[in-house]
Amino acid sequence: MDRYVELLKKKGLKITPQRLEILRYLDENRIHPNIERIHSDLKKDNPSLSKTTVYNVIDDLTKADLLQILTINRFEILCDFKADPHHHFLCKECKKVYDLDEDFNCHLLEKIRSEGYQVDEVHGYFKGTCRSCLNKREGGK
Amino acid sequence: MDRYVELLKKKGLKITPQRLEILRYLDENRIHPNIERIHSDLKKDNPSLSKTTVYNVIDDLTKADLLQILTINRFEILCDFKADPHHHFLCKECKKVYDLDEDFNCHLLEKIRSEGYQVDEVHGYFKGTCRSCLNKREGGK
DNA sequence: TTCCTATCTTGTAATGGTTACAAGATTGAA
DNA sequence: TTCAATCTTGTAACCATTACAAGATAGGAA
Repeated sequence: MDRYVELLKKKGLKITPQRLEILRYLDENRIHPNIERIHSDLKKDNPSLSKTTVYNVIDDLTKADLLQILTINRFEILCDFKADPHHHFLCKECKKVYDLDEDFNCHLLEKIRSEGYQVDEVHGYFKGTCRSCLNKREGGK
Repeated sequence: MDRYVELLKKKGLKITPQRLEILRYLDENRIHPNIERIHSDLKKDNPSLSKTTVYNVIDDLTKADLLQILTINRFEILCDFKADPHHHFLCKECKKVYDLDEDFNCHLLEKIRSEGYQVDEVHGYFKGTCRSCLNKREGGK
């Protein structure tokens, strides 16, 4: 059975072409697209796709824990396929968001758990300048 | 000289009563208030304070690095006086945002620096349920 | 102190991303 | 195959944030 059909079934969501397309798109394109980008990219193959549907599907899939919405900046909704735990780096020059595949295994997390907080999610957002933009600066000298 | 006057001067910003009030309010009330809350609280002593001014001042002070805007959720602008590096815990039940005063000193940060990223900001957002809400659940049994 | 310009504050109006809603289409269980 | 629940779509409404212009203020210069 299709991987995405299976994911939706496991969560008790109805299988619709729109949900499958969006899920597949986000799995295959780990570029943290915003709503506009998802809509315009998928409209190419499905011209009747409505932006409201993109909002609805993103909402459903996020509630089902198949996606997460990044809040690394406050200007747009960035969508991220929910794979293994990972963190993010935002380059303030090119605005690209990079995945940091390694988890951080830090003392602070243990500490707050030991203090009695129940921690369900950990989001690490690192911001600065990426290698590619730093190189361009060097080159531009 | 007043501590807040000094902070503004150091950043080359003009000293205005509105800026001083907002800065003082955020320093003395580390509750991560949103714009509405700041406006309504400060309006009590200064009824002519405009919401536009709150937006403008928050913007100026953030650019001057005296404040930071939290992006722990995407529903509102939460303002935070910029003190020592610290991270945040959002309780998904009571919606309160707690400061985690300890910094995390993690391997991942060293790793991405060693890979050539220039890291200027590190934001750790932990989400779950706080002790107080967990206690209420127990009590409610 | 006084003057003057740059900047700040304020209220109103415009913007635009997101959500609400209703009608028609689709899904999937019976 | 049927049918109710639910999903998709387009339009309209919403409302937080931003743009703008007029009047007020801050603070350096004379």
